Amino acid sequence: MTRHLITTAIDYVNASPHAGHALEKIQADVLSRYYRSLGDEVFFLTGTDENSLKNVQSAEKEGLPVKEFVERNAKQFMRLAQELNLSNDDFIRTTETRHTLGVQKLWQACLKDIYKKTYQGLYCVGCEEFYKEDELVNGLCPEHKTKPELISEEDYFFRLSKYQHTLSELISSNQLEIIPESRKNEVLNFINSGLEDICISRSTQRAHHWGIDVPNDSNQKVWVWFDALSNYITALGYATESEQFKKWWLTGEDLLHCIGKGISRFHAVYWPAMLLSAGLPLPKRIFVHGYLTVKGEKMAKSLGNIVDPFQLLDKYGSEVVRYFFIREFSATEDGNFSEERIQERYQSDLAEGLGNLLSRVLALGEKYHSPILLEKNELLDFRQKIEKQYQQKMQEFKFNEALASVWDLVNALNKYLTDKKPWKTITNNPKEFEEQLATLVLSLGKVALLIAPVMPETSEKILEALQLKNLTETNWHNLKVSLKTGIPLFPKL
RNA sequence: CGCGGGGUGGAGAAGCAGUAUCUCGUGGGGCCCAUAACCCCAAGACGCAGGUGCAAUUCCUGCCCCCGCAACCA
Repeated sequence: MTRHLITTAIDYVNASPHAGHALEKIQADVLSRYYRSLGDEVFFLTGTDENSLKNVQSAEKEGLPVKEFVERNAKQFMRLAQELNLSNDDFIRTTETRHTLGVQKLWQACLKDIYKKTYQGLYCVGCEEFYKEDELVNGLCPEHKTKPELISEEDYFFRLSKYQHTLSELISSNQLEIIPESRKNEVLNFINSGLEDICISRSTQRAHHWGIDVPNDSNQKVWVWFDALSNYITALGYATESEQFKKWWLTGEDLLHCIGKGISRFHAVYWPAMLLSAGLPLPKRIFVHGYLTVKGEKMAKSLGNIVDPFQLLDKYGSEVVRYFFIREFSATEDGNFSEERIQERYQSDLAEGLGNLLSRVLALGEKYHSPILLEKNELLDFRQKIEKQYQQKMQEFKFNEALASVWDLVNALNKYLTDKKPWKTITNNPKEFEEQLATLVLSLGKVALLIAPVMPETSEKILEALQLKNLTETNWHNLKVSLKTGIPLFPKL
């Protein structure tokens, strides 16, 4: 694969971003940067979901016009992308014209599978939601403790049931790959237990006039599935069949969605079905990550345990936050967040591990008053072994283990220093000293390259300090570098 | 019989059939280039009960506990 479209889920803008949003964005960015580092082409897309009724409700609660409310919150998500130092190529907002037009076009492309039907359900006016009978508590809305009304409404439905067999085939055969395996099984279970058609519109009134009109029916608004999921193609220019859309979607080699475990069903079932109906290519891979928890519990407003990513970024900076989120958690499992762990990781891995190692190397280099010839690398075999592990782990979406491998190298270099004692060879045996330092510089340069997808700025700083910046790795050999001490990479807290 | 994830030293995590690993913390030693950093050694753990195997933390069964999700609420 040489051309990757990488997407994140688009976020609801009914509240400010939390740390969980940041986790997904960082993972997707790491993937994007990783593939670019291999020389592949990448289009990295992220954005916001602004048409949902939740936004209308939240806006009303704050007494703001919906448009203004959505605008304000969307800016927070854009700011988050910036502060996380994401390398996204675009940012789609579902209130943009390119999206609206694309959604309507997709709807029309699926017309043969869309029909009108009367839906009858128990509707709570307070929640503005339908409830199923067994969701009620003593026949009352669990939220408002009121009796829901039985109402009926004529809505549009999508013939999801028709695609049950095809979807099951595509997923079991990995033509549509779902990572990890456990999520794939979950989705297959769901599909094989029988798919029902889904409702894809709601009355304009119930939608509070917010959202995208169903083509040729202004009494109905497009409901979440067609609206939100389609962002992946509308952003690329589906509405106008742009060159970009052709390049990345129609003839894309890798279409990879990064999403949270809560929405795997929609991405692995509804979305491919819509695309099948419209005769468009399907995504190739869906990568499902876990959630951040706090003390073992889900992050939730009601529990008051929301972690604010902006605070973390202010305090620790994007490099450290990125490193922590990638190193600390297994990407596909839930991860228990705590700020103490950030500090522990910072202290041991970054300050006393990598940062101190660079200091040691630079200080020794500076003591040796002439440039060091990068000729010998005594740790070449080990370094290659590490790189192999790293590549494998990255391909398997085990980012934390990939970093662990890199730190095996960091630790080995610290040990190498302790064992070889270059501060002695510098006087006894200058030639040996130079070889030892060359080993260290070349290996540390490798470390810098390997961490680049996760910590792009740190990587640059290290390469610069080692005077290897802007050189391809193959040109490192037989280079002469003059090292100088600088400011610590990660000062102690 | 709804579905899924999980229970590993004091804390947080890896591992998932064959001397149980890492980070922090604790105790001891070494080094002295370095961000009082680095290196080495030590104490300390596989929820419970059965089963299969030469061998189980790892596979199977049952139980207990924790956490999510249960279909128009992404």
